[in-house]
Amino acid sequence: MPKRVDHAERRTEIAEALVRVAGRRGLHAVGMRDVAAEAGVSLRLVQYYFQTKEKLLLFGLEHLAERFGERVSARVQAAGDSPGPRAMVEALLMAALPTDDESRTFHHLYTSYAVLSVNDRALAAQPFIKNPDAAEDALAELLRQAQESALLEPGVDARLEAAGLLAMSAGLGTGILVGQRTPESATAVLEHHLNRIFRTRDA
Amino acid sequence: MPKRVDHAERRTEIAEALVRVAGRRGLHAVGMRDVAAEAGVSLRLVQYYFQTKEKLLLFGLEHLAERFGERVSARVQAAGDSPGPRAMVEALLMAALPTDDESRTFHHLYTSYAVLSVNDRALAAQPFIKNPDAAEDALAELLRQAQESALLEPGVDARLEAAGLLAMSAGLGTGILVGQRTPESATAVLEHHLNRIFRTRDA
DNA sequence: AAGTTCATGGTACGGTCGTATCACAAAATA
DNA sequence: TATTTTGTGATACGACCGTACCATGAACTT
Repeated sequence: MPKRVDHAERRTEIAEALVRVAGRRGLHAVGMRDVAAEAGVSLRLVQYYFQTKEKLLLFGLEHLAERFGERVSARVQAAGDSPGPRAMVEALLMAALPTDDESRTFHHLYTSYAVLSVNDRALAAQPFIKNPDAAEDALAELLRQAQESALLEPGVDARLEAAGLLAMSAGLGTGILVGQRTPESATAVLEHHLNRIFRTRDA
Repeated sequence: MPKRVDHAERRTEIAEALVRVAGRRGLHAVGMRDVAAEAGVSLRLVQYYFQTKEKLLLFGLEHLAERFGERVSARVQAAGDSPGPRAMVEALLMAALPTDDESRTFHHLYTSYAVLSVNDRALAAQPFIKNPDAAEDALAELLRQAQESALLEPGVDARLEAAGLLAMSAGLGTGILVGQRTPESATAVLEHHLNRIFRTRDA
């Protein structure tokens, strides 16, 4: 049976099994045995490709963040041919809201990881600084471009605005996740704020 | 030894032990034995006052939310004699940011509970709808009053603005928690947004 | 062809966790 | 004073969980 196998691919499959089962039952309730069963392999195999649970979790987080980053930038680029910068800004912010199953799982797990990272240096190290800062840079750049095209209201600080919008989107996301808020109302809130940043009817 | 004892008080002491130890090591890592040790009682006693771990967690969340609600409204009222409504709005939003130890622990644990509530109906039921909605009502009311005094920029929707600000504050809070953002930068972001809501120089 | 490496299965071990059980003394009740 | 209730201790049980160990056959190397 043992023909040579692509380790990277295997690890990805297992990591995605982790994400699926954690999305269903919560990250805290996931054990190696669950991941193995979900991936359709034996417990031994999970141990073989990841030696320890911590390494599995770490890889799972990296994989999750990477996949979601791709998803977001795909949507932003898809909105590139629309009316203008505002469409891209909206695409970026809305893609991060937990509206469908994939983004919901992402939000759920990313928040789980964030909570764990408070007490776990290994988890804290990597993606919780790098990843959101990248998003913030991208959004700030979009806003700056809009500003140069005189599409924004005066007095807007692109960097501060980017940070605020991202934080708001994250906060609304958790609101949706815990059932406090509907996706529609979250969208309305974001929309209202964008209306106060972007010039509605121009000069 | 057994003189009659105030159950409510005992339960509160144990719940606060839970909050302390969970604040240090993370909610996921807390067991009944840890809570017992932190409270200085035997495991049996924790079982005696809360029959099950789920009930302990539930009570702990309620207690946490209640205590923090009191803290926030105390700060808001303390700001009541300052310049005007904006001071109260700022007090409300800033009190929710994890700047000191207490608010940091609150943010940490509240987010932990929020994540758990996604897969736990008992946890989801109570405070994740009621509590933030109350804050939103209070903030919306403050904004509406400011609006009637013509202190806000035109075109501001008090309700949407309240929801947005609260979400932003929550999002910034997590940013601080995971070390992505400093309290100062979070304050700056909030301040900038309030400057765009409140009229800076008046009529 | 022989030997080594790789992928995989099965299973056991030590620890911890939530919960249940047994025991007992101090207070309240009668 | 006799009895029931209440608060507390110690400890045991069964279930998991992460990890380690042993085995084994296919594939590659020489």
